Amino acid sequence: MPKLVDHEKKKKHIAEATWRVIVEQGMERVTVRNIAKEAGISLGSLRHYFSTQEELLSYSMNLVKDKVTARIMKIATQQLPLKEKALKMLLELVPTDKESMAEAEVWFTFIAYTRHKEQFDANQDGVFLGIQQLMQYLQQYNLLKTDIDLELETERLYAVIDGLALHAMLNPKRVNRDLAEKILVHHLEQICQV
Amino acid sequence: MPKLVDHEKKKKHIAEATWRVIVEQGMERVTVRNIAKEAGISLGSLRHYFSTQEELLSYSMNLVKDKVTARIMKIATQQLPLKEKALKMLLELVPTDKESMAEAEVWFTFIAYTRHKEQFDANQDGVFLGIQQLMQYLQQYNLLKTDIDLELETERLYAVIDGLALHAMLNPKRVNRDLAEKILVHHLEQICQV
DNA sequence: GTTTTATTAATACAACTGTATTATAAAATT
DNA sequence: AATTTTATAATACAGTTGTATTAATAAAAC
Repeated sequence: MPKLVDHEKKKKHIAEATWRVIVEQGMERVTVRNIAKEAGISLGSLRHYFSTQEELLSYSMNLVKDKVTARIMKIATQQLPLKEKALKMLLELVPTDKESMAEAEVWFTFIAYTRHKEQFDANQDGVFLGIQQLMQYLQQYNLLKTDIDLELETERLYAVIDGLALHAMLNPKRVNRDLAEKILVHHLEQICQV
Repeated sequence: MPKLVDHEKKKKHIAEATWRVIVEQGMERVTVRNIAKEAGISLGSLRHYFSTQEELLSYSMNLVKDKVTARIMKIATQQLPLKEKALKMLLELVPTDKESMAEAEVWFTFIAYTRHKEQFDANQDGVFLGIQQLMQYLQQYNLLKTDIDLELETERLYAVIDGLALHAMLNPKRVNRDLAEKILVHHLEQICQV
């Protein structure tokens, strides 16, 4: 019987090579040949795991989403004061180290790329739904100020998060972890009860 | 002597065709042939105005920047109460009609594209500098609350603006002009004196 | 009307693209 | 050790890319 290779492992290896190409060279250098080279395999070998480019891109993007989701969920299941937990979860969405910055870069690049491809179900609203849920949760536990407009504050927080994420990615020197944390702590203080 | 064509006008016409290709088809369809077709001219004709693709892209991007800057400056020179003026200027940065949404799309696309090309001087910090100046201005005229951290609030406002801009672009139905205005009014109320 | 030059169109070229096909190498079962 | 199944590699192909070259066309000044 055949030489047996861990399929899922190899696919992840190729997806990671795809990320590296995106981060280091940009989306227009994302070619099957470039990715195969970055992954250290031949073109035919890559095609053995992904028969079309669309399939490869879709897989690579979903893997980023899964990684981020896993990190958030890990925090969500921790035993922590709710406000502290909320802060940690939100901070996880602002890229402040090499790994999460690469993820953010891949994420934004894909968003821009898939906007004009209806074959991808962009699924760009995961973060919004998460923040919406978080805000509802905070309100249910009476942690929010009573006079706030929940829908408005959800959108505002969502804007702060994605804006910070974008700026941390584009200008990591100016928008570092310290600043992001200070801003989020301050913002949460403004919408939460004392 | 020769046939005389308004060079700058024609270049703008081509740049606008470039924008349309970006907005409707995405960056990976931005080819000299596609753009020439969209502009209704021949490939050779396009090359007569832009001898390289890089030149064309650089020009098209700068034109977007100029358009947005002009709109903001027009508001800046209006005779208006300062807080009202600030709101109008900030709202101008959140795309809520077809034209400004196209501009935002072009802008974000270019940012993603030029990140990996050092031959473009990305010049992405224009908005940040503008908001920084606006905040300093508000403080000088004693319109800001006295106990705020100026640097922090500048970064937060900048994040809200770019986050809103991104969301308005990606989900114009949910993040429309009404919502953007409500959020900005509310945000300014929180950092301004009563 | 001729001349001069800007502008346009057409074609060519090498490099690169995604995908397809074919052949070789390797490993597990018999 | 022989066989069978899978993994990898090599090569091919049609289409597209940016750029270059060439010839044709347009318009304005004399």
